[in-house]
Amino acid sequence: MTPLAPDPDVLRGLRLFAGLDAAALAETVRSAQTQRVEKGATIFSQGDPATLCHALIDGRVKIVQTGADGQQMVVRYIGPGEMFGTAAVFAGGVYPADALAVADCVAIHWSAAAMGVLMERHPRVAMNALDIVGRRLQEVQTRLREVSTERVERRVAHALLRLARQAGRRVEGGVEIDFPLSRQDIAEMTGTTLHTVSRILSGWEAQGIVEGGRQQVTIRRPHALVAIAEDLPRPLPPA
Amino acid sequence: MTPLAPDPDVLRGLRLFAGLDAAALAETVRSAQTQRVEKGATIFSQGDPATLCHALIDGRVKIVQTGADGQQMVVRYIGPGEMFGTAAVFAGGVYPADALAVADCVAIHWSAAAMGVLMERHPRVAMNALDIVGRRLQEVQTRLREVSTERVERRVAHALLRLARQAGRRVEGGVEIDFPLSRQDIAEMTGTTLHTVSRILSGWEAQGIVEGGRQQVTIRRPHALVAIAEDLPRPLPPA
DNA sequence: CGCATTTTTGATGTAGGTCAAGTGTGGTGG
DNA sequence: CCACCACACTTGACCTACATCAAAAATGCG
Repeated sequence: MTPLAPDPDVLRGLRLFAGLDAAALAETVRSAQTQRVEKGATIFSQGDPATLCHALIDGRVKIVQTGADGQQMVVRYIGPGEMFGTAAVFAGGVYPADALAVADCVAIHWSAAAMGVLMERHPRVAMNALDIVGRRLQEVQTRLREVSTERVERRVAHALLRLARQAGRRVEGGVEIDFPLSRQDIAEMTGTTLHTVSRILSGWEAQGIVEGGRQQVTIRRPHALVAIAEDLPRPLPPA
Repeated sequence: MTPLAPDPDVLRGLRLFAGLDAAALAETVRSAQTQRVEKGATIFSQGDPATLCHALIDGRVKIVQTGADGQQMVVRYIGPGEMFGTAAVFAGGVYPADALAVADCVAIHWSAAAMGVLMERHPRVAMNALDIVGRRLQEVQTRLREVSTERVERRVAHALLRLARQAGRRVEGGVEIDFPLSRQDIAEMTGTTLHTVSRILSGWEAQGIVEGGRQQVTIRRPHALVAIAEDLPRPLPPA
């Protein structure tokens, strides 16, 4: 976690600062700090006082919530350009989950106080934050409905499609999730076990829908996955 | 849905306007509209363009999300003093769920434009909204983990405790949920079926933990319910 | 090359969903 | 005021999707 001088240009891409003029952007740069985080490191831990708002510049961060009896759930993966830990700063003051770097990362952060000042001086920042958190709320509500009402296979399909959308890299003959993703991770995203995920992926692999590797998934036929996610009628696998 | 002149005092209790001075509060009052909504009426529907931010003054509103194939989930119940529909206005512009009055209600609302102006003029409003939405995000994430990792009985216990906290009325010998709540509703809050909820409540009733009625639940021994929710060791029911 | 970690796969168990009848109960209209 | 009806609730019997238990096999790293 080496602190560095922040790069002004980089803020331009953050939705949090959309609509700000150059002067205001310069102001945000001044109060920011950049850091490198190596793969495997923890950026913040569940229960810690939420003193920093983070944005990811490069890499990938896994947000994981742990229950009283140790069961874990992957809340979401953060990609470049996304904020994390910000809601906690302005709602409760305690991080409700761990943030782990699953690849080498470059991140930027603001102190709670500095971000508060920015928001008071530039309401657009607060409104952008509201937009971001609001969308995340809707996404989590949708996942909640899925976990409550859908079968495991559909949930895994939804999870992979979501990951492909936010972290998919086109490769020949498919879309590859561009960070290390184990069966256990997928299980923790969908409320099931790694065993069930493994069986499902094996089944899909036999149908040529996905291709799996160690901590690695490539979607070969996204359309077929959509059909599963939407529970559309689809051809039976060859007998 | 009769529009009325809003009552200035009533805004003082809303967390959204916490920390505003009298002049700013007067401004919020001017842009607000009050409405009566009778039990059973719909305040907004899933998919509608989100044009209004709502706050509930009196009554109870159920927020329900419907999936593609018709399965419903109760997202939350709104009580007096709470906002609803606000996140949708500033994140996506479409209501992601239905809002139904489950009792006769008095609600107040602002147009998206008016609320936008308020937030730009008074960053505190935007920051308060961020606080509210952030907390709701954390709550939904916690429910997501519960549904993903806990058994039905614990989830039902959690749901009842949550309801008791936000809508519980002390009565002799217990706490009563003060609005009509069917087994089906509880099932849709916890991702199970009304049958299973009925069996669980019957079991608890036999142990004197709760008392059920038609669309009605009273918690007789909240502590016992906490023990179930936390999965603490507890005495077996008499054989 | 050897070891730790991840993944696969089979066998078995069970929580809770589904199906199927009932049994209250409050509201309504005659 | 009563009879009826729709709707909420209960309860039993059965079934299955998925968890759990238990090994092995693959993979990549030091």
